[in-house]
Amino acid sequence: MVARYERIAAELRDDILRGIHPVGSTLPTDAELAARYSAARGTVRQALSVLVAEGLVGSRQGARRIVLGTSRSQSFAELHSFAQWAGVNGYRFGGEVVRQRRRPPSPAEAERLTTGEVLEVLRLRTLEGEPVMLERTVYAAWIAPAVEGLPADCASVTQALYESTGLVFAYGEHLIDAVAAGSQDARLLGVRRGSPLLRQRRVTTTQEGRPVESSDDRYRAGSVAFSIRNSIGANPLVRQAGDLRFGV
Amino acid sequence: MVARYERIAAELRDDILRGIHPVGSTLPTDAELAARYSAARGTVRQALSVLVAEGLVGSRQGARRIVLGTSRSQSFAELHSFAQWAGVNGYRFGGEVVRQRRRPPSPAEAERLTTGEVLEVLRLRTLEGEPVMLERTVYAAWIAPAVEGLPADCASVTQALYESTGLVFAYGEHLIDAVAAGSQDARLLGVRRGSPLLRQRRVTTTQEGRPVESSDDRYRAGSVAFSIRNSIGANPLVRQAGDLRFGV
DNA sequence: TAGGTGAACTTGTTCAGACAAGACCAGGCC
DNA sequence: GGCCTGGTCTTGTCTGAACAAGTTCACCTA
Repeated sequence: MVARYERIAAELRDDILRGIHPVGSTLPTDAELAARYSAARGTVRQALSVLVAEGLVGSRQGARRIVLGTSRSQSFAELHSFAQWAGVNGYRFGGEVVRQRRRPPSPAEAERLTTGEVLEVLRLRTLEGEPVMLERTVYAAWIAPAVEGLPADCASVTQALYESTGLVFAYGEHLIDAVAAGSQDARLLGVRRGSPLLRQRRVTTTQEGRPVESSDDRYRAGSVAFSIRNSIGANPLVRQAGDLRFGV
Repeated sequence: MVARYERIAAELRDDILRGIHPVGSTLPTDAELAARYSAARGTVRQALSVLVAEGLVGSRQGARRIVLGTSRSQSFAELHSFAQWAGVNGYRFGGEVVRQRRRPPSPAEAERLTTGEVLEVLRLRTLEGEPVMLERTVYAAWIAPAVEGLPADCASVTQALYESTGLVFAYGEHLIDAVAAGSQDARLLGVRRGSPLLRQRRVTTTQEGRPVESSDDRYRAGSVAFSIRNSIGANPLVRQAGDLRFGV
């Protein structure tokens, strides 16, 4: 059973996407929407807060709500799962395990991923037949057996783990920066050594806060970009300084 | 007057940051918090939703809320303003206008930034004395005079514009990817041509949805990274495919 | 005409209560 | 011991109401 406010949000989103509420126009007031959907004002406001968080609608006290745009930010699942993102956007995609081995965790990993031997996997991801991303993932010991049971060309690891173990990747922290391609990067992605790559490092946990994996993903430049849409007040992004000692 | 739920959120955030609620522990229930703060359960829930959005607290129906971490995502203002971000994090920073000129808008800009001659500004930003970012900004015609009135070494353009015109940058869309340094990039940032840069393209609008500026910022690799912290359900980030025609 | 005033409107915040849905735990059963 | 079950606890959803705070616009005045 989907919540009432989610259905209302979905209807309003459809209306915006189909141009019934064009960009720049004002939305109906809380009171009008409450009457139209026979819902309490609080429920309508909850629905609208979803659209505000998605960046579709702008809102300030006293003034009517305004339609800001028609491209919406998408779900965390898509941020986390390459396959899910690619599938939703209609791309043909693939994946292949290049190397996989167990090893004892480094001190930093022991801290992040708890105890036991970790599983290190190197995967090459393709989009429309072209290699676009190199994924170096370290899985926590407790999930390693399930990962080892997957086929080498498993397209969606997230999906496969959900089906085999019911595991849901719930929370994540992501660091995004640019690096030069190393020789392994260059060989597998088919670019020159030193060419720019977009790097996303992430740590993912379950709903209970238990760490699942830590990963270093490198995208070929020009193949993929990250997009963030946000408004004052609602904003999960921060710039972080790296190592400031240049010219080493 | 700060809202009640914001004060409650601030108190809880402090408690988490100071270790009164350690990472991994459960928070008090809605009912307990409502009693402690003499507030309605709805108000307490609104406060908690702030912490959930910041990624500090995890929440699922039926189970007690869990403390996920202690580093919180920061504000949109900091995402938008280099100076604000740097100041908050205690860095010495500077900025200098390298070139500035008016010119007619390109067709694409005319669409995004409305009518009139636009103002193109090239700024070099420094952190701890080192050049770290090159900012190519195009301002809409209506704000251009205020920008031209700023000193060439103005450290915080956002702050200066707020003080002189009351303008608040409210909404933004950001695209993040990696590119190779061009010759101008390389010369001004002090890196070799072709070295990796982290690029952030953005379009900013006012609270009414009026476009203010469009910008292409390039960060020296290793100097700055973007960090995103998110949870399933609340997530403003999306990966976007760029041009997939490789090997031209 | 330019500018200020105020009423009407709209969104933001808070309250108290009710029910639904999922998680958790203890106790019973095989 | 291992597994199932049901009661209890906690969070999620929804309602209806009231007031606060900011915006907008028509109207009035200098």
